[in-house]
Amino acid sequence: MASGIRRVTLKTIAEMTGLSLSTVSLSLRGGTTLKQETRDKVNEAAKALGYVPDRAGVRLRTGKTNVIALVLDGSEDSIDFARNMIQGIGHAITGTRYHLTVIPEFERHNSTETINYILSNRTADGVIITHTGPRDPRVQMMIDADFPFVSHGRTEFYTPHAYHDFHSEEFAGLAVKRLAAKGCKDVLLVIGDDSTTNYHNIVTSFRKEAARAGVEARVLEGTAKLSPAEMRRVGMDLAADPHRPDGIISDSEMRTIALVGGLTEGGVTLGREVQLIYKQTSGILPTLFPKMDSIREDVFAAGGELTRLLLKRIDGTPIKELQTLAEPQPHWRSG
Amino acid sequence: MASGIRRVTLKTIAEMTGLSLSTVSLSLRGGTTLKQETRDKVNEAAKALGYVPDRAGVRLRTGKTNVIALVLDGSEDSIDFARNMIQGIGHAITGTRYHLTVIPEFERHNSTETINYILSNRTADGVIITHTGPRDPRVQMMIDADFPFVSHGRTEFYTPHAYHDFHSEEFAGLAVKRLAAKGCKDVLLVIGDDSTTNYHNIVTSFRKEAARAGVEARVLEGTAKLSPAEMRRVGMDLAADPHRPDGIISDSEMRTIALVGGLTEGGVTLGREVQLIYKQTSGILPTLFPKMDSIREDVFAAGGELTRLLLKRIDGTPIKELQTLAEPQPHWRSG
DNA sequence: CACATGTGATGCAACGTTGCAAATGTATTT
DNA sequence: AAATACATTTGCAACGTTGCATCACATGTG
Repeated sequence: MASGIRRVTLKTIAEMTGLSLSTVSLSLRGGTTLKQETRDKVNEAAKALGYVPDRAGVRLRTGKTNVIALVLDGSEDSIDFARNMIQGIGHAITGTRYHLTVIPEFERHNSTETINYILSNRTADGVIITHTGPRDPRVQMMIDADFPFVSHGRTEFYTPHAYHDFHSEEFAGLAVKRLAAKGCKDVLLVIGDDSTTNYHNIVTSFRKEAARAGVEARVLEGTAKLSPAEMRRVGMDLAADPHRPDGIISDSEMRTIALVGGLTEGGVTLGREVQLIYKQTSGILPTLFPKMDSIREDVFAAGGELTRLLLKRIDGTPIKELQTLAEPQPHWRSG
Repeated sequence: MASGIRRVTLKTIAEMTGLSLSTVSLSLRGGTTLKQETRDKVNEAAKALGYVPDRAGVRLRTGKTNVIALVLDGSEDSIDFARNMIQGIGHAITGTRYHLTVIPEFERHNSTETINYILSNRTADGVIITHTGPRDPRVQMMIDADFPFVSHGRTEFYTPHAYHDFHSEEFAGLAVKRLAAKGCKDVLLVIGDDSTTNYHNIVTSFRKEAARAGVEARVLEGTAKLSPAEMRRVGMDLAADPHRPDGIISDSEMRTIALVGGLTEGGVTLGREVQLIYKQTSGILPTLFPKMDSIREDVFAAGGELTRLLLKRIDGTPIKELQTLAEPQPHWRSG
C-alpha cells in the first residue's frame, strides 16, 4: 500500500513545466486563450507523467461525480439480463470518465428509497432504471427533481423523459402474424409482471393483432408470481387441457423454459400440435430449443443505447431526441 | 436540478448547534474527549437534518473512497452469475458506507489493465475478482501493491491472500462417489476454462476419486471455447459413440444445457443409459431437468462472503482469517 | 499568588480541482 | 511617450472533510 511515489496532480505538472497551477488546469481543460506552445508543453508533461484528474477533487469542486448508477431489478425473467446490460453499459462508457455503480434491488420495485438516496446525496450524475412501470414512482421522483435519468421502458407520464424501450407492440404483432401464418386459430399469450409498461403494450397489441388476423386471443396473466415449478405445472395442465391453444407466445425466458418443460412432459410436441414463439434475450434458449421460433431483444445493445442517451441527457440534449425503440429481431427456425 | 435548499454539511450542523466545525466533525466521529452533552446535541442535529458525510470531501481528505470494485468476468458458463454475485455483494454492503462499482470485462482475463487503473488511480478501497487463475497476474499485481482484494478462487502464490472459493475438490469427490454408487464404470468429466484454478482442482480430485472408486476416468477438456451449438454437437457425438461413458460430470450450466440437448437428441435417455451430475448455480436447471442430480454452488452467498472478507481485509484483519471455502450442496433427485 | 494539570473546544492547513478577478507582458494607437 | 487594446498567465477562494496544534477555562498544587 505504501507506493512511495506521490500521486501525479496538477501541481506536479505545474512544477515540471514551470507554469502556474491555474494555467495547467486551464490548459488541460482546453483553454483557448492559451498559447499553443504552452498547451503543447502541458499536454506533453501530462502524458509523460500519466496524469489523470483526481475524481474527488473534481467532484468536490464541481459537483460532478462522473458516475452513472444502474438500479438493477431483481427480476429473473430474462436470463443473464444483468450481465448483458452491464456489459452494454460498460462498453459504452469505455473511453469516457464515467464509472458505473450498480445498486441491486431485492424486492421488486421498492426502489424509491434508492432513488431518493441518489437524489439527495448527489451520488451519481445520472441513473438508469429498468423494468419501468406506466406510472413508475421512480420516474416521477426524478422528473420532479429534474435529475438526469433514462428508463428502459416507457411510461404514461405527461412530461416527457429519456427512454429506450423494446418495441413490444411490434413483438406481439410479429408473433401473432407468424402463428396465424402457421395456421393457428387459438393463441395464448403467457405474460408476467403486470406492473410493467411493457406488459400493457404487449397485451394491447396482442389483442389488436389477433382480432385483425381473425384468431382467438387468450391471455394468461399473473404468471410473474409463479415459481418455475408452478410454471411447469401450468405447462402440464395446458397439455392435458382439451381446449388447449394451438399457439403460444411467451415473453420471458424463465417462463418459457418451465412452460416448455411442462408441455413436453405432458406429451405435447412443440412445433407440431402446438406452436410456440418466445422472446429471447440470452444465448441459451436457442441452444435448448434449436427448432423453435423466437424474437430477440438485444440487452447488450440496450445497455449501450441507454448509456448513450443518458450521457447526452446529462450534457443537456433536448429530451425529444432521447427517446428510442429497439426493433424486435425475429428468428424463424422452421417452415 | 435546482433543488433550492443547500446541502447539509458539517457547517450546517455547526451553525445550528453553535459549535465549531471541528467540534462537530470530531463529535460525529466519536471523539471521546467531548462532553456527553455536546455529543448528544450534535447527534440530534445531525439526525434532524439528515446529515450524510460528503463522499468527495472525505475522499479528498482521507483518501478513502468507500467504494469496492467488482471486476466482472465475461464468462457465460454460469447462468445469472452476475446478478447473483452483485446481489450478494449488495446485500452485504447495505448499512455500510460502501458503494459498489462494477467493471465488466469483455475478453477473458485481460484485466490487468483494469487492475492497474484501479491501483494507480486509487479508485476503490478494495477489489473483488472472480474466475481466478493459479498464477493470476491480477492477484500478483495486487499482492505486490499490498492492495486490499479478495478473489473468488484460490491461487498457487506463495504469499497468502484473502479468498473465498467453492470447494471444487469436494464437488468432484461427491459427484464421482454418487456416480459410482449408481453403478457407473466409466465416467467423463466435461470441463471448461483451463485458465482457472478451479479447473485444476476439479480435474485432480476427479482423477483421484475415480481411481479410489475403481471407475474409468476420462476428461473432456477445452470445452471453454466451444459455442453452445458445438457443445450440442459434442452431446450428439457422445450419444452415437459405442464407447460412450455411462456417467458424466459437468461443471458449467451452459455446457450442461447444450450437452443434455445433444445427448437427448442423439437418443440417450439421461438417468437410464447415462447418468449425469451437473454443477448448479442458478434456479433454472433444476426446473429444466427436475430429475437430474446436481451439486449447488450458491453464488449469492459467495458474493456476500467475498464482501465480508474484503471489508475485513480493508480494516486490517490478518489474512489467515480471510480464507474460506464454500461446501458444495448435493441435490440428489432420484434413487 | 504563581504555576502546573486537566478538560473541553477550536483554529488552521491541507487534500486536488476550478473559475473568477486581476496581473503581467506585448503590440498598436494617438 | 503615454494611453489603449489585446493576448496570455496567475493568485485566490472555495468545495467538505479531517487531525494536529493550540487555546480558554477551571481546578488543583506548592
